[in-house]
Amino acid sequence: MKTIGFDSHNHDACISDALGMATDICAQQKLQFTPVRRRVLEILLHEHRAMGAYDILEVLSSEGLGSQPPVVYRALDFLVKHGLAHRIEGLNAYTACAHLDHEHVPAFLICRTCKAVAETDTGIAQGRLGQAAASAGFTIEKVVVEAEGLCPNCTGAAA
Amino acid sequence: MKTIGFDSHNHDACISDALGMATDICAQQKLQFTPVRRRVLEILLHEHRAMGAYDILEVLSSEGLGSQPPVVYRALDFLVKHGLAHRIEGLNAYTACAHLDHEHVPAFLICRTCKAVAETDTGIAQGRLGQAAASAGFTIEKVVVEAEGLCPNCTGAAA
DNA sequence: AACCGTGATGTTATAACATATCAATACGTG
DNA sequence: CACGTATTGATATGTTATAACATCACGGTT
Repeated sequence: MKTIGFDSHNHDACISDALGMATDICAQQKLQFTPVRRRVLEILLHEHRAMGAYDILEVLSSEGLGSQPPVVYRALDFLVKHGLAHRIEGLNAYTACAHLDHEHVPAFLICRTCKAVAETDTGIAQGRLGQAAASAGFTIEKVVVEAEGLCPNCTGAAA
Repeated sequence: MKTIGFDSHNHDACISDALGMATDICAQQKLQFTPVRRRVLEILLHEHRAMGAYDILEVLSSEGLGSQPPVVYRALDFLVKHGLAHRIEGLNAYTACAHLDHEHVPAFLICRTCKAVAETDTGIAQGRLGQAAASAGFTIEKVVVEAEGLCPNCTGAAA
């Protein structure tokens, strides 16, 4: 499992790879990867950061792709529903999925200073939470794991 | 570790125990457990459920304890800051702490039907997330673990 | 081609959640 | 009682999200 996010990398390739993979996924599942949806994912991919819906809307709006909240929320719903993006509950914000190539239970490391988001994986449902749920008779459908703190870049910079 | 929440129990005693413990904690730390703060905790304790700030405010307001959002948000900030209550990120809601007697990293089982919340514990920072953080050079300050699903009562009722 | 169903978009309004600011009041301590 | 600090009161505003309804675009059917 690779934890993507804080390392530097060829970001243009990273974006176009992800966009290509998303295109394939939509084609396979007969989903419509419309201009707005594609553009929203692109905007999210452009930074490994969490963005608020209204931040995204601002960009869309400046490009004539839609100017009202429902436009961006519908696109985000689509992306999240189909696993192309994730919602960061702790920030009420959204980020592109960094692991499009396989099923996963995402876990996030979120820098409180620069809002950079790294996505990793967790076997949480098999761990103590899973045990607790089982013994309580609770059926887990979805798990949110988010860690807030300082990313390597901001740790040095002494926030 | 006991997972409190879905079992039936002597709830009056449960409330007064928690309230008493909260009183002690505030006394020890020289915190002012004012009427609004106490009442908000009481309201949260009354149900092992997540409540929105405005739900709580409605109750307060009907009792003449304050009618504007800052009243309830200040009380909630106080309770959360001192560990007497927790914020449920996935619901933008709040719940009383069920483990006042010891330090813990809370994890929640949240029923999507009835909003009941069970609080348990997790060693998440020592698990895969901790490893991922360490290898990424990330400093974890706070962890959110929330599982959504169906509680035992609602599983049978077939939502 | 005309029709119809379905999914996506456009648009307006509003719901729900949260905070900034500043004035007024209470509280413990010297 | 005077002082500083913590809390409360009050008004306004900021931020995030959805309801509701109209319209458009496309594919299949007659």
